[in-house]
This record gives sequence, C-alpha cells and structure tokens, in this order.
Amino acid sequence: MAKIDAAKIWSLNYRLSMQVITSVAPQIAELGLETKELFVLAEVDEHPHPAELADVLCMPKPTVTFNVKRLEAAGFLRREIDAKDLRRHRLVVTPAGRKVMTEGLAMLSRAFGQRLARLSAAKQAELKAILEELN
Amino acid sequence: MAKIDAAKIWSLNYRLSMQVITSVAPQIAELGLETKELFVLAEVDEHPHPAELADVLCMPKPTVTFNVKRLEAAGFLRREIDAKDLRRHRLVVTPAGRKVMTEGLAMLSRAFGQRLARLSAAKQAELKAILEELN
DNA sequence: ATGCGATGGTTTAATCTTGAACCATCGGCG
DNA sequence: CGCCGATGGTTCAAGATTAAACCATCGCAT
Repeated sequence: MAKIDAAKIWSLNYRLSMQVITSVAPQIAELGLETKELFVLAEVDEHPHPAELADVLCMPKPTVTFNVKRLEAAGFLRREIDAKDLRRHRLVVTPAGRKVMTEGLAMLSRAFGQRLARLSAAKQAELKAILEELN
Repeated sequence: MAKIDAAKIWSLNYRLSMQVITSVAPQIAELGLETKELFVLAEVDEHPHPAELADVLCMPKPTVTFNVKRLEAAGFLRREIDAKDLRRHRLVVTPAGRKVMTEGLAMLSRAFGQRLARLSAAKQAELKAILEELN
C-alpha cells in the first residue's frame, strides 16, 4: 500500500475544523461571544486554571488572560483566588456563562452534526474512537 | 446507542490539529516561514487565485493579501496578472518556494505521523477515508 | 455602447494576538 | 530562616488579523 501522506490527512482535518467553525461563528457572535471565548469557556469546568487552559487550548498565556478578562467583564466567568496557592486563579463559570456555553456548543453540534450526517452511525463511532486514540 | 456529541468530536479534532501544528511551528519558523504562510503556499498549486485561497483556507481576503505579500517578498511566490481577467492575480510558486513548502510539509508529516503511528495501518486508511467523505 | 450588480483584490483602522520581560508566590534546600 | 529556581499570571509593545469601505474589472442586460 502506498504510504499515507500524514500532511494530507492533517490538512483535511484542519480544513474540516475550520470550515465548521467558520460557518457557526456568526451565530455564536449573536450570543455575545467570540469563538475563542467559547473555546475557553467550554474548557473551564475541566481546566479551571489559566495555565492549564493555555496548555489544553494551545494558546499562549497572554491570549488566555485577554479572553478570560473579557469573559469576566461579560459576566460569564468569575475568578477566585486559590487560598492554598496565592498565585493560582480558579475560574468558575457563572449561570449566565453556562447558558451561553450550552447554546454555543449546541450550535457547534448542529453545524458539525450536519457534516457527520454524511457518515453512517458506525463510521461516526469509528471516527470518535480514532480521535480519542489520537488525543 | 447514545447519541454521539458532535461538539465533542469537533473539539477532539480541533485540539489534535492545534497540538500538532503548535509542535511543528518552531521548526517551520526556521525555514523562514510562518505556519499560515505554509498553509497558503501549500494550496497555491491547486488554488492559484487569492479569492479561492481565502475560501479554501477559511481566512478573510485581507489575511490572504497580507500573507501573499510576505511570501512574494521572501521570493517564495510570484504573481502574474491573468490576461483574460485583469482583476485576477495568478500566483505561482517559485523554486525556492517549492523547496520550503516541501520541507515544511515534510515536517508536518513527521509530526503528525508520530501521532498517526498510534493507529494501525487499517485505521489510518479508515481515518483518511472518513475525512475525505467529510470534506 | 452604457449602466449595473457581482467579483477580485487592496487599503485602512480597529481589534486581537503574542513573545519578552515582568512581578508574586511557591517549594525546596542549605 | 533566607536564598533560588520554577510556576502562575499579567503587562507591554510589536506585529497579525479582519470588518468595512474602497477601486477596478467583468459579464450581461438593456
């Protein structure tokens, strides 16, 4: 079998992600949320500290600072100082934040769901399994 | 079967793309190329016109203009005006451009190849097929 | 031909991003 | 304790991105 070109696969993957997110960006914006803010918001539950967020989301720390600040100003996020480690800021999603996060992710699900609908259920499951293995 | 959460799959996919590209960015930079410039360069053969590039790469037209300008200044790209349509600029990859493009894509292939190596050959092929179906 | 909406590309100005330097705190170690 | 390297987070300034407005050309219908 000819060797599979990894760059090609990466490229397909990247393009897919971008096309989907580009297509929902306007809807998300109507929630008063930039897409990057949604990404941040969506990871706060699992990764409540900015440093982890930067790591998971592959964005530099100042970018996280910036986006967190905006989310906080918008009332979607609250910030608590960890009494055990005064350097750390624990982020907490507010009810309003949870609302827009849920709606934003639902929009993303619908948009990507339309693409996924091209695949059989079996293939969808296979894709998910493969991606989990790769992550 | 529980409904698969499309947003979750999208997120896995996005994270995978980002982690990989983040990991190669420094190497690519040594070629004198920003990652976005590499993306542009890599699509020029198939999509020689800026408008198409913007579309395929999901980036706004001014971003394409900007990156093309830099690629041109670096001698990686040449620009010809289409005699048939004076609005259109046909982009051409120069030999120097082809060289860095090839090297850059090879770096990307190596980096992503390491991830892909977690999968059996059959699963790699399956992934590629699925992505092509989704694109 | 002439007008006109659509398309290709650039410019501008405002916003976002980010590398580098920074401050504060932590966790050891002598 | 007091130092010191490492870690969490922010600031700042330089550079990248992009929405909006723009100019030029095209295709086409009048």
